Amino acid sequence: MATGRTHRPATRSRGIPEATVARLPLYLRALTALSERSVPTVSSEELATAAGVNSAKLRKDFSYLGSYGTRGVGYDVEYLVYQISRELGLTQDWPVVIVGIGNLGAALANYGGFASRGFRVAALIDADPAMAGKPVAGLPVRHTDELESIISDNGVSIGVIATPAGAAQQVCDRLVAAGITSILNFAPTVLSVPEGVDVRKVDLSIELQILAFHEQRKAGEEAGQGPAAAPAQPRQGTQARTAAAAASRKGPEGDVPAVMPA
Amino acid sequence: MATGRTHRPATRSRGIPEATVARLPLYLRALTALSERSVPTVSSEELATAAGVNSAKLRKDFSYLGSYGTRGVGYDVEYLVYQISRELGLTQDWPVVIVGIGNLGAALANYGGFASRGFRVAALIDADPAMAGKPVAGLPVRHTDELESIISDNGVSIGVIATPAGAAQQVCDRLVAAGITSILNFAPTVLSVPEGVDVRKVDLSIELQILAFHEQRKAGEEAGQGPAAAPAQPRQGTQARTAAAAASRKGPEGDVPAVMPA
DNA sequence: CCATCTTTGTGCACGCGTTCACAAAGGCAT
DNA sequence: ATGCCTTTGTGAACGCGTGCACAAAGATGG
Repeated sequence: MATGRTHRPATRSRGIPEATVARLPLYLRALTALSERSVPTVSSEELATAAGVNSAKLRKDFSYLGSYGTRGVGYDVEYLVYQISRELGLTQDWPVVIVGIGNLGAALANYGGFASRGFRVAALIDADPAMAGKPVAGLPVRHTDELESIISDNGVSIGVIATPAGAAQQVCDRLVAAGITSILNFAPTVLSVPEGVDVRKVDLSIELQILAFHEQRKAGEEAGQGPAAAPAQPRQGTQARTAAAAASRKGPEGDVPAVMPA
Repeated sequence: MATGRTHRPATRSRGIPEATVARLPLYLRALTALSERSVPTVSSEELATAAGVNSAKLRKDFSYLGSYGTRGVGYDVEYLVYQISRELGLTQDWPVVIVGIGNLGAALANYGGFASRGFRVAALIDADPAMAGKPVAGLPVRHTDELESIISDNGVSIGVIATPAGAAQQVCDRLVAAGITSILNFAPTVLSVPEGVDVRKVDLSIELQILAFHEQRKAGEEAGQGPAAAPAQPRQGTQARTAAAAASRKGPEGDVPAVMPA
């Protein structure tokens, strides 16, 4: 997972819990696959397996949307696809702008999963004048100067930020000023936005770090007993702690300046 | 957020809650920035703001690691960077393989955030023979045939899957068989893995769908009263529902195995 | 029409995560 | 030393999310 929603503590939107909303796309994907194979109905058990969740959870999730199942039979695939799509707002067309057409931006522009779900890439925007006009994924890259006009002309409300971290907040501010109210942020920075603007963050290196944590734990368990090479520094008393802190800078008990400069 | 951990319900690893582990990289990033500016100490309040979280949460998170602060003063930046890095396992080198060198795979290979956090791209692997040998991000792309040998020769335990959905499970199986125990999956599929293997999933289109949901809600509130253009199909009576369901298919009871063959 | 069987929808309990609020701890000035 | 001021660390309460387990609902066959 990448990380989550930024503000909006857990605003249960219209009674549908956030956790459920986050799973709806999962169900939708599984259902779409079934639909393509012309499967007419599916039980909560089967669908749950396909979506990788627990069947009780799935049933409870669906219960927030309404009573769309038939007891003794299951759920009608086509009907459920429609209901979930409508609930997620995918029955309408969402124009999207992608800002920052580096490797990642280009990958996003080429990503097929967008178009098939009601998202349309309205424009690709980059600050580099050399990029302007160059076609990426069939669209000419536009210069940042045009950002505001592109957004208002196309009625765009969703923006994707794929710039370097340094430029992200500035781009974000311009997007918001231009009327964007939902942002998907790939830059490794915390964006600050005014009330009413939703930000979701996807951070590639964070995901890897979380994996590393568990990986280290597995390796540690396997080898010794305790976690990792752990008991070395379990929880020091105050003075020892302070000493270690000092040591990490230079001291006699020299223990490495710690970690990367970057 | 992209979506989260797959199995392991909430295994509180060594007493550190999952939710806390997921935030540690966030703190680490903020601390690293402070470190670069040679800020010696930071209060929980300041750091929390920089990381985009609540200060009480941050203090509680740190309390799981130990008592690393000084009352009345705050936290020593360098020392904390070291402690968090160690906890996350970033003081060691993690070789990583990326499978599937399309747009996304290439973007990942070029992503600087990995190298600076202890992750080293050991190899780029693709099934297309035409890609073999072609340099991407300074590394020659290797063919899938070499997958097993690359992993064992380099002692790789973390794999990144950036293939199309159709190939993901197959690649996953080979990675696991070759000894990989942590997988970061970018393919839009539910991977099934044996016990002991961690999978984290990043799904670009799911993030957008969640944004669309909130966006729709905002638009709906603004315009009318109720949610979106909703009342159109609010919750039909049973017979109407069944009729719609029947219309969408054909046979009386045509069944089909349901769920995927794989 | 009745009995039986399947599967949904949900009441309930439990546990994790978040937040509040405050006592304890340390620094610093006098 | 002593007292004040700042900031941590955490006990406790609360709320959300999850999973169990079962009653209700509908289909199906006789």
